[in-house]
Amino acid sequence: MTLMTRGELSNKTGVSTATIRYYEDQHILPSPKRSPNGYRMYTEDYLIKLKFIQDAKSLGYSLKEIREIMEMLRNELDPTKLKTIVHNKMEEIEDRINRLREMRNLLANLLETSDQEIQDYMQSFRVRNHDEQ
Amino acid sequence: MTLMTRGELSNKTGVSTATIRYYEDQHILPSPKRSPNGYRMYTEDYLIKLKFIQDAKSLGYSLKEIREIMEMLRNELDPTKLKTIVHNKMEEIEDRINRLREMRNLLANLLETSDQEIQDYMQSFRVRNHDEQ
DNA sequence: CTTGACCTTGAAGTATAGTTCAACCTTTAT
DNA sequence: ATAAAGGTTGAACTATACTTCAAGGTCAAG
Repeated sequence: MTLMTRGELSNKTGVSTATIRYYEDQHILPSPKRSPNGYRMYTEDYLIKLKFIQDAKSLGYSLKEIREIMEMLRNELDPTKLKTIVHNKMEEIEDRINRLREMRNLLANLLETSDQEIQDYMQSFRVRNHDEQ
Repeated sequence: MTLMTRGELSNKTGVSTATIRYYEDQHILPSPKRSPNGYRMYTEDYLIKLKFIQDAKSLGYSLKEIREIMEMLRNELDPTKLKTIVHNKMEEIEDRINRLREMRNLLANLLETSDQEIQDYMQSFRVRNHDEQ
């Protein structure tokens, strides 16, 4: 089992050492074992955990939500319960995908639209205050 | 043209009146015209604008990014330039969709997996600190 | 055996995205 | 005409997610 210091984990994930400590303080990451000198020694699955956190964050999940997901994966020992949780999470993700698809289609339509129609669409985003009352 | 007060706009969008003012202060929403008594009077396209902000936020965009997108839609009068901007935005969205799909597939695999394999997968999220050193 | 690059901690500071407050004005209903 | 509901402002307050600081311990190279 290869072990890493905080700096090594930081280099491999692009997450700052300070943020890694912060995640530990906030119980988003579990506390790793310490070497005799007191240094945190991270196992390789911290790479997976951190990638998961990064992904979920960029997709709009808060640290609180992420902590809850990870806690469930960590604590839920009943595979049936886990499957329900995972199923719900999937539906949530499907939902997000669909909303993104809507946004993409809205933009796609914009690209296929005549310049005049684009002007019209943009009109709804433009301010028209010739003289402020 | 139907006009609304801030409270009416708030009721129709679910965005608090305070937040609507905050968005105006931050130049995310343009300042609406005022009625003679000084009340903000919103046109119906503020509903579109606020829905757009809500969607983009829930998909992980910051207010800064949202302000930039809306500014482009507001200011970019050249349809060719707009098309380039919109095209780039679309690629960004495709990317997000793909990452969400990955997450969904990861979860889908989990559901099709034997209970023993689930236990194994979960193992990488579980802490194993029998005795802390 | 010291220099530099790392590690440790508690605590303070920052940016973002609002929410809440106080003090006051306007409109609608009784 | 007065009360309730909703509008206005500047300013202070809050939560989230980090980042930075100070003061010190550890380790590997020259």
